[in-house]
Amino acid sequence: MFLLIFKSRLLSYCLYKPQALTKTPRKASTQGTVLTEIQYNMGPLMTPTKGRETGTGEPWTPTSNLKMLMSAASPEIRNREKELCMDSEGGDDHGLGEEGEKQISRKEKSLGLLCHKFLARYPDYPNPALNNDISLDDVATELNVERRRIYDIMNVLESLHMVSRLAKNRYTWHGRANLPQTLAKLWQVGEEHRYGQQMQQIRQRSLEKEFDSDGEEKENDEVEGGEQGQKEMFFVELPGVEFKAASVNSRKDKSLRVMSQKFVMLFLVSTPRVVSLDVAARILIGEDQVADQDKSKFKTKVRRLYDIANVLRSLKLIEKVHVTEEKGRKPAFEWTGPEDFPSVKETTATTATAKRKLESRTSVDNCAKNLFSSPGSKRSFTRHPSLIKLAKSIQEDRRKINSAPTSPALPAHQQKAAKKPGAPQPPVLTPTEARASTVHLTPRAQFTLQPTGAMSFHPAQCSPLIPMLLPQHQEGSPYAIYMHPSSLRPHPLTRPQPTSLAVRSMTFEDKTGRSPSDVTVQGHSSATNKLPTSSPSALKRVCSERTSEESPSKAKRIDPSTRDTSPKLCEILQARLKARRGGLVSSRPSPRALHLDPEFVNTPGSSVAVAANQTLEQNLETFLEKEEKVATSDSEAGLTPVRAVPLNPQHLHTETLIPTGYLIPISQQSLFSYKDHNTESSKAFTPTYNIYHTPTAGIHTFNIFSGHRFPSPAILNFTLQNLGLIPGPGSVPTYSPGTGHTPEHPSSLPSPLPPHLGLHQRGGMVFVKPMSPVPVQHQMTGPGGQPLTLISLQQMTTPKGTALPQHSFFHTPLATVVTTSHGHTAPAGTKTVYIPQRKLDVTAEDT
DNA sequence: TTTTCCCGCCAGTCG
DNA sequence: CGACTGGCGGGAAAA
Repeated sequence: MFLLIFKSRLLSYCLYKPQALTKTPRKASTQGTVLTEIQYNMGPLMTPTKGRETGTGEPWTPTSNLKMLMSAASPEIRNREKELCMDSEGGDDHGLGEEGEKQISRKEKSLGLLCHKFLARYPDYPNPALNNDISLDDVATELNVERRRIYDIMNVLESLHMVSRLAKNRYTWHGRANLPQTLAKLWQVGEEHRYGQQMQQIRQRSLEKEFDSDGEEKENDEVEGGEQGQKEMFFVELPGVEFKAASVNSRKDKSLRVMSQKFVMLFLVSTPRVVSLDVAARILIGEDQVADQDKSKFKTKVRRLYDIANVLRSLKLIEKVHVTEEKGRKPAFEWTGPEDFPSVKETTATTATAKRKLESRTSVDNCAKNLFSSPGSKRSFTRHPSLIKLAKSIQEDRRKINSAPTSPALPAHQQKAAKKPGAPQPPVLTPTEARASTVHLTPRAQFTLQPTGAMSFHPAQCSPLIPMLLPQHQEGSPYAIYMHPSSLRPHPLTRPQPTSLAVRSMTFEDKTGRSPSDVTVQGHSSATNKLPTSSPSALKRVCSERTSEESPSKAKRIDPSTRDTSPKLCEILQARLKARRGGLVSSRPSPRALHLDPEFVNTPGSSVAVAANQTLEQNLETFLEKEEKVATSDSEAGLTPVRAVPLNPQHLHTETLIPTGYLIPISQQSLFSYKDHNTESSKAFTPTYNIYHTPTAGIHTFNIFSGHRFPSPAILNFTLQNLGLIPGPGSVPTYSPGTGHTPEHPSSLPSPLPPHLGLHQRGGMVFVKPMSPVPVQHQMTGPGGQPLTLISLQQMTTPKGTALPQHSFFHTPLATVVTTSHGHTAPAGTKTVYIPQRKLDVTAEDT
């Protein structure tokens, strides 16, 4: 047997990396390698370490190889996997090995499973008092795996700051304590890098390619290129969790870590929180356009993404799904982690600043380190204590800012208004802003503190959302639809009550509308790409008629391109920031705002209090308290109790363009008036649907509900259906209900979210996104809350003129469907919107 | 087939 | 140096 194995190994070895062999230096090493190989078979590992030897069973014994072979031969035995326990195969392999019993199907050796085992060893929230050291040797030994694999896991965990390296061979376990901050940060950085736009572009491009014979528009991305240039890889750090061992970190790329962070960023910035593998790979590769040719590179990247995805999956942050498109289904992953990580607007600013400094070489921020400059030059990063200080000071500032009295809901708008004198009314959101506003924290859940975050935090939180109730389909489970605050006027009376708040945040990210022309033309890309901001604004404009001021010349047109040149963008952004700050300055200090310390993180309650809008907060809190019980129960049931928030119709009027809205399943009780049973809607068993809209252009408007009044259910349903509703049972991730972290359960996510909000409901809730803001605007919504027409329908139907082919929506029977559209908005005047829609559904797949 | 992704060679670092 | 790390990609199991 051995012999056999040996031979095969050898053979493979020979085949291995031809190029390597060719290299001169390699040759010599080759020999060595062969030897190694032999050794390997004999039992010793690659990296003999004490741990190994002492280690219990040697995985690498010939037997194991044998096992593998056998397993291959007789697959039947497998299926035992699934044990999350860390047991590592019981002891040593010998006993088992022989039988063949052990077959180790590939699955049993999967990184994901290994990660599970690993995670099982540590609590989600470690007790600081205890020793949280992790010894790689021990872990490798106990889990009975080769070290190499542990590195893979550690690298991604490190990227999430769930562990940090202390020294060689030693890591410290942080668990999920820092996760909220990390996510906030990553989101922020992701925004800065405009990953949302990039993704959009890529998607669009691929789409175009499909349809367009031409195939290449490469140019488009000058913008990207330019930007890209700058887009270096960063390893984002949290202030509290810096590297402990400088030596350790200093070197190298750490690409897996960076890649992992970037990957996560993609989820955080994309609106439907679904990222397809190929898109991710392209973005990660860097310059994508050229990427096409580089198959191998792409392949490698994908492999790595799978590695990362496997650990993220075991962390329950993402889950595998498939996106079905015209072409067929593509592997993708959906974010199932917390949605409400503290948003850090301010932080953003901070980060940006820091980054800039970095670039200028002035200083390095501790938040993000630049590992390499894009093109390849690498930067060594060092961390300066001074940076920390800097960060702190910034935070302080932010804190001040945060304290500003402005009502939570308002700030963004106000700011905007300030900036743009011309059109105060229609707020134009920068993507960032949009995001921020979009991000909802649940009152309880919120972690609090993000360093900066207050701003985004409060507004988003409660008030902004306006819940709407939908008639239920069948069983009458009601849904609430939340409108995005942004769409609402600043003062909506939204009651704090909304209680359940946001479930999913919607944002519209990137590029909103592109005109078809733009698409074709290279120009578009640049504009679009460059300005992340612009797009949202564009969207806005479209929605509200007021666009004119934005682009005076093209008032009606939504062309992003006009607007922004990068420089301009910068200016704008800066201005905004300033405005923001200034505006907010008065606000009250939030205690925690700046600290990232884990401790803070965990305290949800306080953070809430911090929120700017006291009233709202108070209400919320009260509400929450009351609700808590209910919520809990509901959550279990899978329903989210939502309270209807009374809206004033008046507020809604035109503005209604809600960029985003969602539907949340409401508990029956809350339904009261609205419930009606509509069977007609499709559906499946699951009461809820998720609707995603494409980020891109924001295409469908959801203006449907302007007031709390609903359009007739029938209409609604119809619309929804058309929009692409899909019944989405959705897998529901489980979250632990309490805000607090429960240290105990490793597996459960401590969700910051209140149970009702929890993702778990995701399956049940409908997430509606406005696809295109544009058309709807004016007429649609009557101030009175009249039902609006759904433009989306139209849009969907109007494919023809467009150069872009339109795609039909799909429903997925069970799963969530995501509709993506990259639409282009036509000139406002026309109202025609071209929205080629493409997207389809995401099916949840494996568990 | 395609999608996943395990395995482990080997190179760069570090102690 | 030897031990750690971890990039990388062959190629095979799984879908």
